[in-house]
This record gives sequence, structure tokens and C-alpha cells, in this order.
Amino acid sequence: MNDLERKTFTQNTMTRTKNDLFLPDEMRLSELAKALAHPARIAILKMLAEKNSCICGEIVDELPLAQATVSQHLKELKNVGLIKGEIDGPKVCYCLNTDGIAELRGLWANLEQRVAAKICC
Amino acid sequence: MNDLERKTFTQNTMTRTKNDLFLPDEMRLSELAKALAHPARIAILKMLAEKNSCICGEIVDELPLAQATVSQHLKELKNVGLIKGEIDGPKVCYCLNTDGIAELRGLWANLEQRVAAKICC
DNA sequence: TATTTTCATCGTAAAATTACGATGAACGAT
DNA sequence: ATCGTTCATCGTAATTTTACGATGAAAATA
Repeated sequence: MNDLERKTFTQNTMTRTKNDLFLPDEMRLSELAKALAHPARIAILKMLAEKNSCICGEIVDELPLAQATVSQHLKELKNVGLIKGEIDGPKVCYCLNTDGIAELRGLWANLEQRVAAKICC
Repeated sequence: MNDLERKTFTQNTMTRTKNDLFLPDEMRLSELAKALAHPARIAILKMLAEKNSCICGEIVDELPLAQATVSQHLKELKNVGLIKGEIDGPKVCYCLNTDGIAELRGLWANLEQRVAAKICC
């Protein structure tokens, strides 16, 4: 059973038992959270929000990381759907992906509502 | 320069240059996001939200993971401040940590506002 | 006291993440 | 056509994460 098959199975049943794995929303939110699980990637999102869009070189210049490393972080953000990249001559213009941001907002809002104002034992 | 020194340095300056690292809020949000970066830990938070509190054994029973693995996930959630654990005889009662949840809500809300409604290049 | 239950920790293996230099491809400029 | 710039990718090393069986500590129970 590969990842796709497992995901599909989970989606079809919409239940979670001992032998099942996790729900689609849990999987997706964890993916998006993983994209935020490094300060450099958060810094990148903030830069793109401030400047609305940004060529790759500017991002590299502002981060304390090598160009190859920043490129790797950008790739992760793009793969998970939080940013987009558009080739502009020899440069690449990155910007926020509204759809991915909205998806993250929704999934987090859902979890946030569940965990709001709970009292401990 | 160890982690504490680096964090203190970053906090003192509150600026980010090529030779500096990341801002405290970026570091902290990435830590909290990392705690959400696994579907099992999200499932745990949801369980604790539903039942308000939960003994460790119930969590283990509902997750498709071994007891040792679940205990490790619980430890990570506790270390980052999202849950608390209280010893109750031979069992341990886990519950959400309101402070940690609130901190995550605040940090995410801040980032969310920045990235809201941006248009791509 | 001996036994059972509950859970954390240890040890360890496999996989993923992080980081960087080196290389190469694509493009504009000379 | 050649050169410099820009950026992705490759290869690789170090670290971290994930997972589980085995073990041990603590408490209730027999």
C-alpha cells in the first residue's frame, strides 16, 4: 500500500481505527505545518507578504543561508502549495499562493475551534 | 555560539541581517508548527479537545502506533507547551495546555494577517 | 509481598531533514 | 558567439525524526 492508496482508503472510510492510519485533513494539515516548521520558510513567507512578490536573489540575500539551501526551502514551500514561482528571464519571481494559504487558514481554524477554551484535568 | 546564546542575541537586536539568524517569533512559530507536523500529533490534539482530557492508554488505543511511539509524540507536544500531563495513580492524564495553544494562535494570526489577500506577480 | 497495569525511557534502525559546494541550464548582455 | 548572472539540481555529510521492542519505575491490586 503506497501513500496514494493509503490516502484514498482513508478518504473513503472517513473513520479511524487501530489498523487504519490518519484522516485526510490531519495528513494535509501536518504537511502544511511541516512547511512552517523551519524559521527560514516562515521568514520567506513574511518577505513575500511584505513585498507582494520577490525575486529569488533578494530572498537569498536576506537569509543567512547558502543559495542552494534557500532554493531547497523555496521548493518545499512550492511543493506544499504555499508559494508559486514564475520564471522571469534569468530570474525567478516568487509569490504567495493564495489557494494554499487559504487551505492552511481553513484547516488551522478548524483545529483551533476544537481546542479553544478547554480546561485541564 | 550555542542555541541559547544565539536566541538571546537575536532577541536583543530584533533585526535580521545576513550574518544574523532568525527572529524569536519565527523560531517559536516554527517550533510550534513542527509539533503539528505529524498527523498523529494533530490527532492527539483533536482527541484531547473532544474529551477535554484523556489518559494515555486511550490515546494509544486510538492511534495506529506502538505505545512507545505515542509516548514519544506526547513528549514532543508537552515539551513544546501544547499539552500537559498529570500523573493519576499508575495512569497519566493528558490535556491541552491553554497557554501554548494561545501562543500558537497568536503567532499564526500574526503571520496570517501578513499573508492575507496578496496577489501574485 | 507478589503480581499486574500503566507509562516513560533506552537502544537502535531506517528514513527524512538540513546544509553546502559544485555543476549545469537558461537567459540577457556584450 | 562569448560571457556573466541567476537559479535549480546533484552529491554528500551531519543531524533529526520516526518507529518499535525491550526494559524499568511507580502505583494499584490480589
